[in-house]
Amino acid sequence: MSVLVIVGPTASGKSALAVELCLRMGAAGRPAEVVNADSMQLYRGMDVGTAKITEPERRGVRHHLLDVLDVSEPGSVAEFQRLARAAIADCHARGMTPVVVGGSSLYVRAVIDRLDFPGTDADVRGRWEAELAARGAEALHALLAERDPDAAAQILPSNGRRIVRALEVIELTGEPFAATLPPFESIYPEVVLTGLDVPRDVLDARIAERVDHMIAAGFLDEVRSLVPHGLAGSPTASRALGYRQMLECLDGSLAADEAREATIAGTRAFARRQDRLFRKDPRIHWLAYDSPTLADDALALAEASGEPA
RNA sequence: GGCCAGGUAGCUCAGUUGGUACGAGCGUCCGCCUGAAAAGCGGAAGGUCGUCGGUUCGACCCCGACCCUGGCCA
Repeated sequence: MSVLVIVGPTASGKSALAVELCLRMGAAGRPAEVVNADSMQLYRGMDVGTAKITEPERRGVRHHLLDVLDVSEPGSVAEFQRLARAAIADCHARGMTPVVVGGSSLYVRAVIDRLDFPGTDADVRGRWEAELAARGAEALHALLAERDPDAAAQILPSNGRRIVRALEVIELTGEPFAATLPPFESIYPEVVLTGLDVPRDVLDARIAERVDHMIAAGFLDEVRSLVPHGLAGSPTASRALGYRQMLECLDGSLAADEAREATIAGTRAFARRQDRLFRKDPRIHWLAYDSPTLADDALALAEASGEPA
């Protein structure tokens, strides 16, 4: 029961490669399906701004976990983990090989690695957030240092968000907060990770191009149409790259060209961050995004450590 | 051609009555990340202060010439 994973920065061509790989796997007698591991493509209606693969582009390959959340719903890794593992189990049960595609290291790791997320509680969280607003990050960090010295040592005193979550977990579980990520060890016996390697200057150009295409394709209209569904007030969807800027454009705080610039800049920074994260995972096999034998190589990797026939 | 404003970090700009550039935001590079990861928090590297000459113990800051940019007037 193998799990294939395709990672890489935004605009590297992951979606297209995944479909191509599934098609070739099918031709080789090992049918495969795509499991989305992109936090924003989970949302219904967020299409042009997330560069969500279109129906024709899917070429008949089934895609899981696309359009499963309403824009007003908060998303979370823990919830995604449940959905993704269920999707993988479903694939396996039907004899399909899942091809997980994602640009976020944490989301991918939540699927394949041993990561257990402690629970959450809106009241407890809310209370700590109020504390943060009232007392500041430094003060809460000092408190954290008393309750969990190890966690405090791992979390910067300026990082209010992490401090709040640590305090929440400690209060909820009565146990220390695991402030460091576990090693790269998969829970699935056969996992093959393939990364798309794109030079940064090329990536920068592709990102600018992609953002311009999104805008030309009606990005602003898409955002406008999602506002009645609660996009602006949502904690997660409204923060999506581009959506945040288009929202600001709609309320007049950003001019159209400023929104465009900010989206491009933000996407570039994001791409760099994700790329750096993926580079740390020693399991990833990197393939040049423009290799003429890209799909063949990806297929070869999949078969090399694939399940026995 | 004349007048005015300006030429300081890759970009946009602060700054000093003349005493080693105190810079900032953005970008770049790097680090952290366990229920907002398209989010959040950090660190580092970058500057012969337009050019040439003068005044001065000492000039990025004063003087002169020149070059460049923007604006106004001819």
